[in-house]
Amino acid sequence: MPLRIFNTQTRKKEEFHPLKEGMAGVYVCGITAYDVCHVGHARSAVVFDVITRYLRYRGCEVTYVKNFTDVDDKIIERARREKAGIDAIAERYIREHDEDMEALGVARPTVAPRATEHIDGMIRLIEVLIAKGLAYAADGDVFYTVEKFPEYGKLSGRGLEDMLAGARVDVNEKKRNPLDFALWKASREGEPWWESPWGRGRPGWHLECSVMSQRYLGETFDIHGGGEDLIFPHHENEIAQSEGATGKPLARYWVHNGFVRVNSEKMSKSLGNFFTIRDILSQFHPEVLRLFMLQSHYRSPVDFSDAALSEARQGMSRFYSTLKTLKDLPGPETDASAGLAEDREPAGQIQALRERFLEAMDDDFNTARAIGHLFETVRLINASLAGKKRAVSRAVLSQAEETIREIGAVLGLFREEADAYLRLDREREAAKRGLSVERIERLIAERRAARDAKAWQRADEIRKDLASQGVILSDTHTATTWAIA
RNA sequence: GGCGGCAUAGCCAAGUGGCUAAGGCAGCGGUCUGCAAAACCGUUAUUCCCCGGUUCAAGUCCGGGUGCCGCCUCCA
Repeated sequence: MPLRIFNTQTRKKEEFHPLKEGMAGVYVCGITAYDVCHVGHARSAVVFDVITRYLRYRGCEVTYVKNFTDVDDKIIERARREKAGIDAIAERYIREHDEDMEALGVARPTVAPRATEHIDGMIRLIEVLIAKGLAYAADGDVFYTVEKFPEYGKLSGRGLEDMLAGARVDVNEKKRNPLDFALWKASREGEPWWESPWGRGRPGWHLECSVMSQRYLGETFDIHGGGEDLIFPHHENEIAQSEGATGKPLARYWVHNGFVRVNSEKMSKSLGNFFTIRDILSQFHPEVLRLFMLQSHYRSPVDFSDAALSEARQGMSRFYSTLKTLKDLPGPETDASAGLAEDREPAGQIQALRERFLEAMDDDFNTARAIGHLFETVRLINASLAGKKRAVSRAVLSQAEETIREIGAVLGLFREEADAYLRLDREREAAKRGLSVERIERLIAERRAARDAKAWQRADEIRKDLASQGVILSDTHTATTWAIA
């Protein structure tokens, strides 16, 4: 079964056949380094992290390029406001970005190039475009002449006339057509600049991706990705630049992730309705955030809220509880259930997990379905452990654990030891509610004494008291454990 | 105004025309338990937004309507 990917350009799912068998070149547009990253950036990062991990899981050797835009109006503005250099600003937010990604468990790209390291390449590309009549210099600026590229609009599915009709484009006297976009901008007083054939200036935003993708992945590569807001104009302009210069297709599959919303509105800097990755990771384990996102398909919007994250947290607890149970199981040598006839059906279903995972992921990276299969497997495992009727051999169970971990690695989940996860979760939640772990444990000790004395009334009083604060106790033969609801 | 997307149970959500419409959360009943929790079992969509059409067969395809969202300006 081949992998099928939804291609924005054709609006269809297409079979994925990389340019070179067993290899894949992936380019994803990264951030502009002018501020800390929010949950929207996290989603894009997690989506493409899972995509590259899955391609690798399927045996593909992936070169994953994700760029940093380190020169741009917003960085310049911030630098001016803080009376700092743009490189200091960019450096700071690139470092913070890297820390956030590390915390989210996002694997590092193969190459993370920066725009300012590729100014020479950009100037060369502009020269090619001018030579081909696709660009023109005007008073220190250089513009791409959109009318000369007949395929302009093919990615976003619009024609030049359509776009002019809506015309919310800034009026610029120097442009021949209002839709022409800047390849090079003359630098004004106090702005960073590089020498160029058109005078001192700085690159336009779209140019860097054309140059860097070609530099690291070649003229044509396999997958180009980013948030869906980049389809137009950013990716459309990249196509115009790259294909205009080389005459060859830029990317073979265009992949765009949906937005994170807050109250049904796009989470964005300009609306001010954003949560930074740091904010959220101080409240929830990174895998909770990942599960929340991966339970929806990557192209759908997801509505972000505290309640939604709490639900995802419940899900993670369910997974880790089962993983803990499996880990605590005695070894297969003490197994009396091996070879039982009843073993076959549930065992078969548990063993089919890997197959179902592949099937779901091969269908345009359907992580939501894949996670559904994980939950189903968890239920089967728990059922086999709970009842004697559905007993499954230990060998099958430990194999299931291995498969769950293996699949988790592709999704970036279950990276923790179960005990450690559950303990950390408990402590984090207790802290959120301002509960003292010391006091809880003191009450548990008191309750144990009461139980030993069969003073059930006092024991239940303590249980109720703690429960009212969200602390749930559970008694086993040997001890009492606690968790936060 | 132009272009595009979405609408599935109380909530989140998958669903590639064809057996009983995944899964999670919440709820209810039960098993287990001194009482609980977890776990398990059962239960919760005979209008899959509305109207029409194609088909032996439609949540799934086509047309129209309603509602929400996105892009067209920096944006993951």
